[in-house]
Amino acid sequence: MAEGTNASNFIRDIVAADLAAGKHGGRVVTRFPPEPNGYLHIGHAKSICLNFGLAQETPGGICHLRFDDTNPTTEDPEYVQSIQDDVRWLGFDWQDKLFFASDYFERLYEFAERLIRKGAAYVDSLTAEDMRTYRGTLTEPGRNSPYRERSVEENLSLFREMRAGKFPDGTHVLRAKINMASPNINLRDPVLYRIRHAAHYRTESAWCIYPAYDYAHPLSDAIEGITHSICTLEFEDHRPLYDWVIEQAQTPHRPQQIEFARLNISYAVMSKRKLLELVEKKLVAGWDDPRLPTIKGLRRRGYTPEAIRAFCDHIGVAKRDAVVEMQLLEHFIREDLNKRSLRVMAVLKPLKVVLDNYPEGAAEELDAVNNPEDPSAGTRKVPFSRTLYIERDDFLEDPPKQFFRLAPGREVRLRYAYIIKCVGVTKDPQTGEIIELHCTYDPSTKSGADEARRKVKATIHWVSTTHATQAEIRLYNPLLIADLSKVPTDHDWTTYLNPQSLERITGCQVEPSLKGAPPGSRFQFERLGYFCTDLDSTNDSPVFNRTVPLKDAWAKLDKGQPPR
RNA sequence: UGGGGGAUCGUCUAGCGGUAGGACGCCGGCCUUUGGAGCCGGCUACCUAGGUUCGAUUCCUAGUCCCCCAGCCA
Repeated sequence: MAEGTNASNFIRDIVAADLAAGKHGGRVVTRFPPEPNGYLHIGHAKSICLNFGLAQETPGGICHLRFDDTNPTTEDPEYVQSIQDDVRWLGFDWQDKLFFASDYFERLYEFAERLIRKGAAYVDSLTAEDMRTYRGTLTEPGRNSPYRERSVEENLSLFREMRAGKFPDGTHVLRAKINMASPNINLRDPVLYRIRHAAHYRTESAWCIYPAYDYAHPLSDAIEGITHSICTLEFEDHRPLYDWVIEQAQTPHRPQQIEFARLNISYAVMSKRKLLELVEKKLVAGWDDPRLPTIKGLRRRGYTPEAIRAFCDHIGVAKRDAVVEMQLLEHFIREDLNKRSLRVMAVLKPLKVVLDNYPEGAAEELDAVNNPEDPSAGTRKVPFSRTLYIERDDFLEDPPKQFFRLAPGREVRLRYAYIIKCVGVTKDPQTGEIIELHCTYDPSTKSGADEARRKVKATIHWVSTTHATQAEIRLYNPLLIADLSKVPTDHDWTTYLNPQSLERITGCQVEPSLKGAPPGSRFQFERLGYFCTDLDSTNDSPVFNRTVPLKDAWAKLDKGQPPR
C-alpha cells in the first residue's frame, strides 16, 4: 500500500507486529488463492493489492499465486491463464511461486489417512439429505451419524476404496470427527473429501475424490509456508476449523488466517456467479465487456493498473462491511488519465464550416499541445484548411443568454487556430436543417501570435474536413442494477440491466493523427472526456471506447436519478 | 431464539482519554485558448441509554441495528 494514505489497513499492523515479535521467523509469505472458475474483477484486485502489497513492503517478503483448484466441475485452464494475465497486468510478480492445490492432492491424501489413523476423521455413508438433517439447525445441535464410530481399519479401507473408484458419487464422504453439537456449524463434522467422478483440468482422471476447501486450504498454506493467510469475512467462523486441520495434521509450519471485508461497489455486478450468468446468457459481449467490473473489462474501458492500485490503496482494509461508490473508482481513473492521456480534437456530431476568405486549396499546420499538464508530452501539428467540421452543439442560430459559442454574426476562437466570425447559414430548403456555416477568419489572430490576443467569449474544437478521419465511438455505461441485493435467484436479468449500456456513435470526425493510433492508446477528446482506442480493433478507422461517468449514465436513465 | 463479526459525514476512512481529520461526493465562486481539468470557499458524522472520569468516539454495562454461517461450492 502506498505511503501517504490514511486509509486503514489493520492487517498491515498485524504483520508489522508479528515481524517485530519475530513471529514466523521474521518472514512474510502471503498468497493470492483464486479458484480458476471465472475471471478476476475489481474485488479481486483489492485482495491482490493487499497480499502482494504486504509482501512488497517487507524485505524478503513474497506473495504466492496459488490456484485453489479442488473442484473439478467448475474449473478451466482458460481461467488459469486469464488470472495470471490479470495479476501481471495489475503490476504484480509472484516470481517462481506459482502453485496449484491440485499438485498437493497426494500429500493431502496422506494427511487424510493420518487423520483417520488417529481417529480424527471417518467415512460417512449418509446421503447428502440425511447429512443435512443430522447436522441440526442454527439453534439445535446436530446428531452423530450412525457411521461415526466405524473402526480405524474400516475407515481406512473404505477411504482407500473411495480413492480407488469403487463407489459412485455421493455414496460416501470423509468427515472430520469434531463435535456435532458445536454451536459453530462448521465444526459439526465437516466434509473433508467427496467422491466426484469428473475429469480435473490438470489431474485429469487421476482422482475421483477431491478435498474440500476447508481441508485443502489450511494444508496448502502450511505446505507453502504461508505466514499470513488473508481471506474474506465469511470465513471468520471457519477459522476454528482452519486451526483444527493444522493442529491435527501436525504440520511443521502454522499459518495464521486473517479476515477482511470484501469490496463492494455501488451498482456493480460483483458476484462471480452473476458475472458468469451474464456472460453465458450473452447479455454482455464476454468477460472483457467494458461494462463489466472485471479486470479485463476495466482495462478495455481505459482503466490503467496504476489507477486501480491507487483506488485499492485508498479504500483501505477493515472488517466492517462497506459499499464503495463507483464515483471513487472513476475519480482515480480520471486523475491518472488527466496526467497521461494525450489531448486531441474530435467532432462527434459534425457541422461543416466554410471559411470564405481562406484561400481555396490552401492548408497549414498549426501547433497543438499534447497535454497541458505535461509539457514533456510535446506538441503535434494539426492541419487547417478552408473547410472544417465543428461540433453541431457549438452553434445555435438563436442562442439563449448563457450560450457564448458560435451564432450568426458572432465570433469564436478555434482552438490552436484563428478567431472566426459566422457570416452565413445554409439550410436545406426542404427540411430547414442547417447544412453548413459560412464564416470568415481573422488572419491576425493566429494562436500564439501575441499581437492579436483579442478576447472572445468561447473557444471551440474543430477538424479539417479534408484531413480528418472517420471514427466510431462506443459509449459504454456501466451495467447498472437497480438493487443488486434484491435480485432474485431466478430472475430475468434484462429488467435489471441498464437499457442504454452500449451506444454507438458513428460518423465522428477525428484528427488525422489518430488513424494509426496503437490499440489501447488513451486520449482525451477536448471537452468530451476520456477515450481509448479499442483494444480489439483491427479496423482501419479507429474505434474508441469511452468511459461514461455514472452521473451521465444516470442522466440517461428514465428518472435521471440513481436507482434505489 | 445458537454461534461468529461489525457500527464515525451521503460514501470510504483517520482517531487509541484532551479541540472529530482526510478523500470521494455535493453546493457556491473563480478561471475562459473549450473542462467532466485547475484554483478558492462551503456542507454534513461519533447507533442508543446509563455509568466511570475534570473530561469519553475512545473505558465499563445494558440495549439497538447490520452482515455471515445449516454445500458432498470456494
